Amino acid sequence: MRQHLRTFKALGDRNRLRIMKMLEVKAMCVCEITAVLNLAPSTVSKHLSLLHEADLIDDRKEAKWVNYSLPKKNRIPLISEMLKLLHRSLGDDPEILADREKAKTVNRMEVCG
Amino acid sequence: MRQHLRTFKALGDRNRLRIMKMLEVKAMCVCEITAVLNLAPSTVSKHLSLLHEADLIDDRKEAKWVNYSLPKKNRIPLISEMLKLLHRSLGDDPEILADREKAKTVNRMEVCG
DNA sequence: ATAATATTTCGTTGATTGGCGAAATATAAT
DNA sequence: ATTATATTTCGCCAATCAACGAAATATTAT
Repeated sequence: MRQHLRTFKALGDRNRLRIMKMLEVKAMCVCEITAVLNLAPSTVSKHLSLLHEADLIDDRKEAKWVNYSLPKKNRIPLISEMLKLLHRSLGDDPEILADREKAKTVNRMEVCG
Repeated sequence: MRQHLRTFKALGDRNRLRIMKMLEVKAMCVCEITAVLNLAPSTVSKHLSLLHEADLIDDRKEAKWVNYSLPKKNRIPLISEMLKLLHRSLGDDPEILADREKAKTVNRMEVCG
């Protein structure tokens, strides 16, 4: 029950859904995601931590940055099913499409600092 | 996006998940569900209306009662997938098991009024 | 060592949400 | 018609949550 609630709550927020869908394009650091969403870094960090706690994304510290990405393979059935479902979803949503275009071109060297 | 948010928000609440899982046992009216959850009728009614707005349950007025049930077949892919996923989920959760036992024996003639 | 950059944590604020009881609505029974 | 029953709507309160900026932490570059 705990797991299900965490998962559905995590996905029940517009900006967190946007994050999940833009991570399908590529792994991204906090400041890149921040640039796409146009939110405060602290806000984005909080969203990422909620998604991470729900096992919906991986984080990996690399040098100065923390790279967030979709998990390759997930042993938790609920999570892997939700990831598959998300992968099939929202591909034609205008906001998601715009986010993804932005995500493709955003570069941490330019956008951070 | 709207649809996805409605759905995940609707399922991101403990008592609404309990309702979804007890409706797998049988269709139930508001006062029966109220008896199982031990909440105020107005609270349960609100939960049911949120689930209904998300297309996760059907309602059918019958005499004095409104029967709520899981939809037989749902044309919306997201919803039918989530219903399938839920069907496979939480079958061993103690709270859900207890709810279902209670749901089996609860009777609107005894419990209402 | 010091300064700059990336991220997280903390405290605050406004908005949303879950809960309740009272009142309104609708239907059934007397 | 009146009363009783089932449900919904409304207004309220407490709790949760998303957003922000400021401060703390960690790492890189000078």
